[in-house]
Amino acid sequence: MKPALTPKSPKVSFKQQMLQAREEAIVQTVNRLLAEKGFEAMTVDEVAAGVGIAKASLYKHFPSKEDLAAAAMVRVLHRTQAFLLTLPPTDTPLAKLKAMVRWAMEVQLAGEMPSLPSQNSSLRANLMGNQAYLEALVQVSDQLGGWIQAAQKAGQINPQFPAIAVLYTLYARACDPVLGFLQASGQHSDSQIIDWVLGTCFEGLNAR
Amino acid sequence: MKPALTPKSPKVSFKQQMLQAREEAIVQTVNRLLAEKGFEAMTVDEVAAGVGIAKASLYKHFPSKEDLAAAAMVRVLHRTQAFLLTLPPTDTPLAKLKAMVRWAMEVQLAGEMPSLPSQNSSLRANLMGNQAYLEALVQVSDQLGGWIQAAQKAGQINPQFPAIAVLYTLYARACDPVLGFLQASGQHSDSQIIDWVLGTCFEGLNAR
DNA sequence: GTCTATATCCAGATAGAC
DNA sequence: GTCTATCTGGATATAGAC
Repeated sequence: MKPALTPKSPKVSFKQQMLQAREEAIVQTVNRLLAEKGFEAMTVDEVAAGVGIAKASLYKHFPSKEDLAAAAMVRVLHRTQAFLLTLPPTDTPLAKLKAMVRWAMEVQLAGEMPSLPSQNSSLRANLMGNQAYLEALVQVSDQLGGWIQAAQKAGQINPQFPAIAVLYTLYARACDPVLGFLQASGQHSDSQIIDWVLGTCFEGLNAR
Repeated sequence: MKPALTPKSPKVSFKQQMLQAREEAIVQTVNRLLAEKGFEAMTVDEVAAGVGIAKASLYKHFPSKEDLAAAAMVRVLHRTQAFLLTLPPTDTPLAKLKAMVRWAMEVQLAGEMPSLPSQNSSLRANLMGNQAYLEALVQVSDQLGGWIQAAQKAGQINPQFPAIAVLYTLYARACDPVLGFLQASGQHSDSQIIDWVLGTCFEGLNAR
């Protein structure tokens, strides 16, 4: 009981750093498990084991399994935003969109892309009430939506498609199961697979 | 105890018909639930309630939840085979492939297309050991694979893509979540949605 | 905040009468 | 084969000591 002898601010800051690092470790594990097996198949026990802490400790950081998953979804959206900021402003809108999809595919093949929550899951209901998630999603969507419209005006992307359809398509290709199936066949390199799926996405299956 | 007075064969046949009809009703319910919520979120209680029988009765017909789902997957593959047989032999390979994808998208928007089992699910392991499923899958894949190669030779489908990548892409588009998202936005007709997604699949996002 | 141990619930599967 | 009632395992979540 001698708080005066131990300066508070640095110690608190250190504790906070530890806390943040611990939470980052948790969210990273959740992210990997979501990518591997999806929300329903992931168990909180696995998360605890992966992080190396007790399950009860997890619940001190996140109040529910859904919140764990939401944190991972927010993280990947923030990673996406960070990546978008690295794109040279001199790139065309189409080039930026392609770069984003390519990056997302690399993330997926690295086993770090949580799959899209299906429309009727308990996770989705929770996400729709999560402010941090919605905010990040809107920010990324606005950024991409602007590029899509610009690309359509510039005659780079087919203007007959509504922008929202293009946006959904890009999101869906970022989680495309085709990548995993081709990777599982074990006969092709990751970069080869990405080139093909990126090709089918922007060029289509038809011959030129 | 007077079997001689009640001719057996017609009665057995009638019972068998009832049995088959009951099982068809079960599989149909399973199919709808798989389309709505996926394998993990679907419960056997829901299936029983949907069919209107007791859960224990379900297990007299199918030994496990995985087998229920497998029966639904086999059913959709058989429906696919039946549809492929209706395609005019005079159609080009590309036309047949497009017709198949369009049909699958219609099935999905009607809420009757079970989603692809994710790669690490318990369902997938079970399916890989299910002869009826594998046989139907191989038959459909062979049929489509032949058309894909023919279309590539005819210069209709881009020959730089391996046929297996094209096949996976067609399967994935048949279950594409983009359809559901666009339908959920409620602003477009089903046929409009199908035209767009079919367009992105074969023509790509790029402007011509 | 971290742990062990436990509560609680729910879903898959089964027992046993009819 | 169909039912009611039950078993069982496993998963989310919590209690309570430290």
